[in-house]
Amino acid sequence: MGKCEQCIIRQFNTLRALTKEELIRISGCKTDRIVKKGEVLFREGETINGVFCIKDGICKVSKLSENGRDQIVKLITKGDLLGQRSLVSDESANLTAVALDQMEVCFIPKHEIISDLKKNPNFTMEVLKDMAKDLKEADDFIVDMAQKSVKQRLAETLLYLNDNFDVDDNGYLSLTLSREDYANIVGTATESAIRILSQFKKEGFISTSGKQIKIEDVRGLRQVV
Amino acid sequence: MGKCEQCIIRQFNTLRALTKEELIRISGCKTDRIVKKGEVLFREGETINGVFCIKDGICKVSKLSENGRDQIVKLITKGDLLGQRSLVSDESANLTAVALDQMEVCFIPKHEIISDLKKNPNFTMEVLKDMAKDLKEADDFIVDMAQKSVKQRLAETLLYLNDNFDVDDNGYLSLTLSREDYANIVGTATESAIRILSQFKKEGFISTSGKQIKIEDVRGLRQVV
DNA sequence: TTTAAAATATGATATTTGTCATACTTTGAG
DNA sequence: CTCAAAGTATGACAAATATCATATTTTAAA
Repeated sequence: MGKCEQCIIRQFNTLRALTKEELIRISGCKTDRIVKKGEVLFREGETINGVFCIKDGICKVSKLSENGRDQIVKLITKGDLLGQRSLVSDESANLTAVALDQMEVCFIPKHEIISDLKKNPNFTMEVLKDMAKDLKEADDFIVDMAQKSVKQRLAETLLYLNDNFDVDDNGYLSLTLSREDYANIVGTATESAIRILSQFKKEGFISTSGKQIKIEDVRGLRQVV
Repeated sequence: MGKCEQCIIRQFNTLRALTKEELIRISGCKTDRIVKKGEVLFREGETINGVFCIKDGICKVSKLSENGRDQIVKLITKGDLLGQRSLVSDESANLTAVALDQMEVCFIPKHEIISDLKKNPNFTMEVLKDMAKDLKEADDFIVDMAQKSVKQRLAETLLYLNDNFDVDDNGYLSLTLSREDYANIVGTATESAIRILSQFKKEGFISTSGKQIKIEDVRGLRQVV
């Protein structure tokens, strides 16, 4: 099992603020795990009691709405820390995390890291900054949801994926989401998402090959109303 | 001007974690101010450089969407601390705060309180918890926006106001929002909000007197689909 | 108090989005 | 390789919501 103090992934998240001694201690109690595509990391209502450091892969974080549909709230990827809220609050998780491809994650128990949160102000500051960033993004997301059309939201989602995730050798988004996932990010019916993607294809904004999507016209997508 | 160490309002927010010495120091540099209805506390894009402690009154916190419409993201009221994000991030405000009635607020400059954030772990923990709570609420709001109908969102808004704000002697919500404000909370056109409120009135869920609204049938509103 | 401006209300209509039905494609288990 | 299941695609229609027009009421300034 790898050692935290030698792991470069921590440079991408708040764990970068931990001292070498703290990292060594954490290294001794963390667990390393492969999560297969479709597997659940944690489910709404469960007690997490720790944070996941994502070494590789991508997962969707969603919440079940009262009408039975899932709403994807964010995508978490390599380098991110998942479950920071559980360090601070004692409530159970209010979101569900499911792997979108094969993941490699480390799990650090809460009781090991909570002392650092209280003793290492650099670490606390990093966590605070991270949450403040999340909060800003959430507010922006609310505004988008409330004020933009489904078509606009879907166009922005495609641009977001294009900017934040790799594309393969042929230019296709390396992250292949199902049409249902797209619908659940945008907050619409699956058929509506499919319909709009078809329309984008006709207009030359994207091309597809099975589930795979390639962004062909960034400017076109930006101008969608 | 009042003294922070004697002010009870701080019991309602994260300032409760400050020591007496810290409070006395802050007392010396804070400013006290009356904000009239409709006045702007701060605007999107401005640098705040401090936090507002709301001693009395209510304000709406909103963000301008690209289509030119305002989306109200939250309501801030007596006891709340406004602008905590500015303590942590150096970016300018991404939200606008406007008073909904006459307010009394204290402003504490960032440079005075930032040292406490670094030295007093109890205070930091409180801020962390507060942000974690905000984050959960924001996620829930996203799901509501994405998955619920306008009618449902408006019904929930009314119930929220009924639960969290006072009612006057006649049972009317003490916070009187314009129909446009309702529309901007729910994320819809003003006419749609008006139409749905009329419908609620016909169905006996609410009654109105000018801008004032009285909740008549909580159960009915809860069952709106 | 008067009166113009703003806010509220409502109808008519257009547009967006959801739902249901059905067909076609892709995928993976056996 | 085959075939059933899952996912994708599309049409037809229904429901929700937005937009524009206009009337009515309320508010606040003169």
